[in-house]
Amino acid sequence: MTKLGVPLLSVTERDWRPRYIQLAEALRDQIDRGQLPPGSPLRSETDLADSYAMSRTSVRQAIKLLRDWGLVTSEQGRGTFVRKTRHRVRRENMLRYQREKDAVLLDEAERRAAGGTEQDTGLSTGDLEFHAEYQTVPADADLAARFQVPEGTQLLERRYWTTPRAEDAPLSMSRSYLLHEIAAKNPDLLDQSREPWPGGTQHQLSTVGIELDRIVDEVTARPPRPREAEILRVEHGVSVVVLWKTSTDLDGRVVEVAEVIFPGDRTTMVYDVKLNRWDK
Amino acid sequence: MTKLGVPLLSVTERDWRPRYIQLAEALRDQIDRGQLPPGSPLRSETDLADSYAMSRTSVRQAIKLLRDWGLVTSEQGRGTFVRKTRHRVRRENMLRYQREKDAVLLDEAERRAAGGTEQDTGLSTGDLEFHAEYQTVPADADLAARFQVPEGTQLLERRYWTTPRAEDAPLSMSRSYLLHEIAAKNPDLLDQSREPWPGGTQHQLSTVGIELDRIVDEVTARPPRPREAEILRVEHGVSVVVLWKTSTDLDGRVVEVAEVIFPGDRTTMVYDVKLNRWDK
DNA sequence: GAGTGGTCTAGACCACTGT
DNA sequence: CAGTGGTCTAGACCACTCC
Repeated sequence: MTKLGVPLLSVTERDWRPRYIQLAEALRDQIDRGQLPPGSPLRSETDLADSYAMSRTSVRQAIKLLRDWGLVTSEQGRGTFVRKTRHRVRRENMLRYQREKDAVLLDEAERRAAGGTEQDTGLSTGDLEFHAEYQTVPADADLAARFQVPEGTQLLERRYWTTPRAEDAPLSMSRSYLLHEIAAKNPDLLDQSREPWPGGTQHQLSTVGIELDRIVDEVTARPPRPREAEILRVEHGVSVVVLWKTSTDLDGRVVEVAEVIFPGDRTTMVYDVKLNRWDK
Repeated sequence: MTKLGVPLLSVTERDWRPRYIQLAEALRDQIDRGQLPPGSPLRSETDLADSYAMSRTSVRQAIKLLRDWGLVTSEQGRGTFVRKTRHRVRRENMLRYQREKDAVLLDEAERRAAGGTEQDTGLSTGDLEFHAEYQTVPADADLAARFQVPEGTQLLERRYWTTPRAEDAPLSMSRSYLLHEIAAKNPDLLDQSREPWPGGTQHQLSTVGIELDRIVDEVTARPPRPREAEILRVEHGVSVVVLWKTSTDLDGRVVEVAEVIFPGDRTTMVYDVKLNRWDK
């Protein structure tokens, strides 16, 4: 027991590992075991430093590790707390894309009602503050390859993001690209003030005579960039899910490419793969 | 210019942000701009500390940030280097699952040849050291819900992982669960020494008369756990992609649940969504 | 005002890499 | 061997939260 009456975790000098790692793992055990339930505070840094006869710097290194592992968050002036597991949003992309396609045939009021408020980016305009920003950009090497067009081809870039007003809102931010040549056929498509567009991109494309045939999703993960951390309000030690979505029309032409960023701790992407029967 | 003949980045005291963040962003700019190409070393910590009149601790804080952003890696005794972007492995799950199903009808030699060496987990046994470990466990709350069985139901847990012998090998680690009651119908399925099983799980299940109807993939991301970082050899500041795969047979019964972990910087999951025509 | 985490310093010793 | 990053200390001042 320490002078504080708290049993010491086994953070010994005989262990060959750095002491800050020993402390981090000891605390992680307590969290895993439920001795430190979600929402509960860790003992303060100075307190831990005293108890374990370590410098505060080393204690902070241990806590930094716990943050990187996504187990705790620190709040200045308050303390460090065990993270509550966030409510996850399930994004069923295969259903969603077909539903959006079907909705194009409905009239505007119906589109607005039945998921019409959904951007192709996965945002709903309920209690979210919606932002859209258009500009024309030349295709870089990556985008040119995805569109199968020469580098430098004019693209309409549309950036979308939302800021949550309510808690636990589903969030994402995205960049969507259209071939400028195609979008220009309908001047409304170049006008960002018409966003949010009921029915999303599939309806927008339908106004210039385009019907989608396939959408290819490519899913990856990486740590958030600073701007993404800010907009998505993800904390330190959380990953983002990156979705590259490539839409192809009936002629096999790539008509939209979008990159959508989701907070990894709040998003699950679902794909339902139906298999062919053997006896067929 | 400093005494080292290197132009100082703008890390000033007038800026309201912490100096270690200013330094990190200045270095990030150099990397983004290509002034520090992939593979090139950063100046040493002591060198940077001298140039910018900061303590080495603060410089290390800046470099820690760059590592968290996935931009650099540090190697003890050598230096800190700009990360090379790793070769990505594209995992086309929809194709893969159907191909595995079709392969079940082939004979063993053919299965072995045509992707038969693939575990359902996505491993190929080429230049990888393959590990499999079986044990019987009771279903926890999460698994029970996924299988739609009571908590505590006996499951066969199979853990798979590989250690790369060659460089840049595709990697993953996984836990796969079968209902023990079902697996026990064929004693070979309880015997871990029979791994790697040519044809993977779909063939294993076929030996007890099971044909799969659907596979649902759930994809998420998070920072790696220490064990995962070790096995997958992911560096600090990389995310892992987590795939939960639920397989259902023709009767709608859940017959396999697997969790597969991939290194986020080397894996892209691809789903090709075919849409129905409007005129149908 | 007391207590918290955030930033920062000026040292120290170590393990590891290259020569 | 000199130079690198990894660990660690014992302080300091600050911004912030809560009472």
